[in-house]
Amino acid sequence: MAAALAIVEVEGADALSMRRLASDLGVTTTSIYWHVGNREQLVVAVVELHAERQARASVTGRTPRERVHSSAVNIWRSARAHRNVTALASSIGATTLLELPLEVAVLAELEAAGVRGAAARDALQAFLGCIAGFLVTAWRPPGERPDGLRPEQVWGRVSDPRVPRATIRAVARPADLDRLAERTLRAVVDGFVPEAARGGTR
Amino acid sequence: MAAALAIVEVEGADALSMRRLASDLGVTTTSIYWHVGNREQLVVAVVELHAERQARASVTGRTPRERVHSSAVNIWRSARAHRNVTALASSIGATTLLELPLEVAVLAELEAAGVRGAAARDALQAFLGCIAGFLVTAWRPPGERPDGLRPEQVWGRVSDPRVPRATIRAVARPADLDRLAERTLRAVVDGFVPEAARGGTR
DNA sequence: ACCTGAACACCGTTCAAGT
DNA sequence: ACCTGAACACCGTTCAAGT
Repeated sequence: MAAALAIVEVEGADALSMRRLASDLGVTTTSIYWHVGNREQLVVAVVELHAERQARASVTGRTPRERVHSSAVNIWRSARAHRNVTALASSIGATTLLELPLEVAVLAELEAAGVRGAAARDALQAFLGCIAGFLVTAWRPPGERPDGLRPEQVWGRVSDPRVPRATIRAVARPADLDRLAERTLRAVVDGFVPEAARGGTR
Repeated sequence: MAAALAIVEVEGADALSMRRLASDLGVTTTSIYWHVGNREQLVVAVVELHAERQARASVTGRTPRERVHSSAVNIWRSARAHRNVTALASSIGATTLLELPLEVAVLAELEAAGVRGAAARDALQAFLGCIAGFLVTAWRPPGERPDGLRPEQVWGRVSDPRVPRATIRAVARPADLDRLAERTLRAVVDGFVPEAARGGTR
């Protein structure tokens, strides 16, 4: 698992193949199968190993809303810091597994903010959806985009009488994804967590 | 391109291989290369064909905010309705290309709401991030999740003194993603589009 | 201009056989 | 219990050769 995780962290999720891992371990491909079953189970085990290794992040903020936001931003930062592992997890639909302790922390802050049950589930899913989305857009560094798909090329062909050219030009330039992700999470938190009744400190 | 799009729509993004497409066309794999260059360029062309075929969706709502929300929901619904093509586009980072006309419609409504330039760019990116994220979670139907990754299994192992068990149980159950996506978009729109100064009708 | 056949360097997976 | 070798059925891509 450690060898597999190392491959992913250094060379990306696609670099993790059964043959590659076997050769790193000085062993035959078929030996891997005896130990882990198949590639999907290997990935699950790698993601679980990574989750164990993650330090718990601390939550800041005075109001319940601020603390919910802070705990959600922790997930974003952790996922972004280990984007290769996040990409691996998302390729088999295991993002939930990757950030489980941080997700529990969000649920704890939601509880403190008076959001529980299905409402807490919805809020958490909304946070996770936004985070996953920003990673999908942030994953692909500008340089490695395929030909003809760089934003300035795509948007350079667009013109619409309802949209000023200054806006089109702005869309073609890259946004500050970190700031934008945290601001978006702020908006979603505000939409799903009621304002503190008495602005209680904690 | 039509043959390739048909494969994707019926059998999913992974089913589109150069060899499979060639055999569908009764031709050799290498012929494809003469026409499209490589797989990435093939995918770009397929996505562009799909975008051309999409009907323009209409925007509803009385206030500028409502119209922005409506135009963003159009993107969500279109992406979700053609999830196989969306998965294909996102696999090469071409989601922008897929929904370009609908994105321009969002920019037009943002302009009408007084949001332009970099602020419009940020708002559009926030919408697209949320939509992409919900698709990443919605793509994988419950049945095709790998063993040990079904929500009730993952969350069944979780227990935390700060989180009531009713909340854990709720998280293990699937959410109504359609409703949740539209509600999340509502929250993001509210965060990025100022309330109408005089509640003007349009 | 358009298509083919053969080849290269990869994949995940299975299965009988070894120790 | 653990590992190997050979094989099957796939990939994307290149390149010389055909018409």
